Amino acid sequence: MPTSEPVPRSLLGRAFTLLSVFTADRPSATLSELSRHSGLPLSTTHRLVQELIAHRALDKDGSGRFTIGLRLWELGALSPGALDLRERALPYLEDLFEVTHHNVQLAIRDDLEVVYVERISAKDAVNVVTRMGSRLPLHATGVGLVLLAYAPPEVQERALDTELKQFTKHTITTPNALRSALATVRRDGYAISDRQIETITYSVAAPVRGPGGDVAAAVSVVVPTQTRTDTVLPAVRACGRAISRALGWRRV
Amino acid sequence: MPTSEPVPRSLLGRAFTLLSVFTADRPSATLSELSRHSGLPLSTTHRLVQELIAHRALDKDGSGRFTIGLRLWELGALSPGALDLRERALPYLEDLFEVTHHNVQLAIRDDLEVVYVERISAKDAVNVVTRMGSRLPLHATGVGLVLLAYAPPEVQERALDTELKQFTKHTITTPNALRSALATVRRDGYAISDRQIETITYSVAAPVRGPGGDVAAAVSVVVPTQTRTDTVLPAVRACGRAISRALGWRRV
DNA sequence: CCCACTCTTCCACTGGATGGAAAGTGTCCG
DNA sequence: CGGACACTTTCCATCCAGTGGAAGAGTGGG
Repeated sequence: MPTSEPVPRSLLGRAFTLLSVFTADRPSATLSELSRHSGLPLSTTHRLVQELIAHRALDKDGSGRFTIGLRLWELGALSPGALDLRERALPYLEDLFEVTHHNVQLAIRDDLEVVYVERISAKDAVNVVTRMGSRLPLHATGVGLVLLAYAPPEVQERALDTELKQFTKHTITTPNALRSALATVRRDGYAISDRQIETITYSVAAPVRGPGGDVAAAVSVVVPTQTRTDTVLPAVRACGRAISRALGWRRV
Repeated sequence: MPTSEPVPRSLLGRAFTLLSVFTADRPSATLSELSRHSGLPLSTTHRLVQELIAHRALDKDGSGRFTIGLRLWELGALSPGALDLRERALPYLEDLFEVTHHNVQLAIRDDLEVVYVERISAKDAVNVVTRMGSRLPLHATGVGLVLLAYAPPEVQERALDTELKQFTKHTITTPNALRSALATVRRDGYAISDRQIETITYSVAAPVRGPGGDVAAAVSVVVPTQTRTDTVLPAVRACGRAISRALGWRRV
């Protein structure tokens, strides 16, 4: 979401730059805000916004602010990478939530990031930092470690060559620590992320495999640090296997 | 999704026409199929597709077919009209599912259609005709009747002036029948849709109110015709009220 | 090999998109 | 009330991003 980068010359590039102004922290924006944050001239912004509204990609609320429209959500719901997986996994995620009573998350890998495709949390849940659609770096979360440990070697190399962002003093920040953590995941078949994003939670994660045995996603439970991770680990791993079977995976 | 309509002249119009080729029944498509179904010339289609891929709005799978990409899903996840509501409602929907063990759905109104924003179903659920993001006409579903009964008068008038599509021999197809059904909903405070879409199911629906008391959504349970609707009705209504409270509604 | 189908590339041309400037609207303050 | 300011909308001569027919490349089957 650049104001320091050159504005794209292509119309679609501009439209997507404009849509990128909307984030979880800025779910709505005025025309001037859209212009400022996108770097597009005001009248260009105005014209683009009007057309995006015509296509229901943007909506205008009562106070003159714009929000992402239903049409994008409908189209997004057709994305097999996210929602197909989510729908098949949901019953098992709910089972996991029922037996653990902790926050449950399902995530996939998109390049060097985790994308959360589902989260089930209680009404009075322990600190929640993710939502549907949100992203975090692979190295800093349980699901991310699982997805990275089983990712193609060139993906792993790229991740190890990337600066590892620090969230807490527990976050993995060196390539050697990450390499070691990934080896541990592959040896154990699961990951425990220890206060890497928040100092009050652990994340226990297990792989979800597609029909061909590839790790297509990861499921995790987030627990407060007072909770022993081994009380939820079997359920998380069982959930990962159940979803894998629902996706067509068979143990060889 | 027109091949009989003129192709838009504007680029954004063309892009959205192209994206509209993807449906629940056609989650992936080849370049030629996209060209054929959108009415856009092959080379235009090719160029648009390449750029949409660059923006992650489309993905290409291993067999050369295109699918809707993650980026649209991420953007759509920011749509307050759908997912904000969904996230607040999810715990209550899960409760409803636990106590009824039947399919639970949450829907909003978009003009003269129902848009389903959540569905929770068991692994061995009775016939499922809706999915997240899918649409049905207001007159033919429990949630649609609720949403229409409490919609602004001009919306109701427009619905009554529209041809009422028939799905089964039980579907409401005349304005008088619809007017009467809406009056019943407003009198009772809930709706029962009797085999209107599928001849083997009833849908029991109740309103979900926003902070100002407006009916912002509707929640329903779909049950097989052997099930007595009055066994689930109190739970559906309680769920509607619980979600309403979570949205800030207070009974006056 | 030929055929049918799908996908990719090319480029002279053009019309959809541009954005600075002006006009319009709304709010706040002296 | 008028002025200042911020935000939104409109206008239009200009221009360059987008166009699509045609040719070429690739694939699979007979």
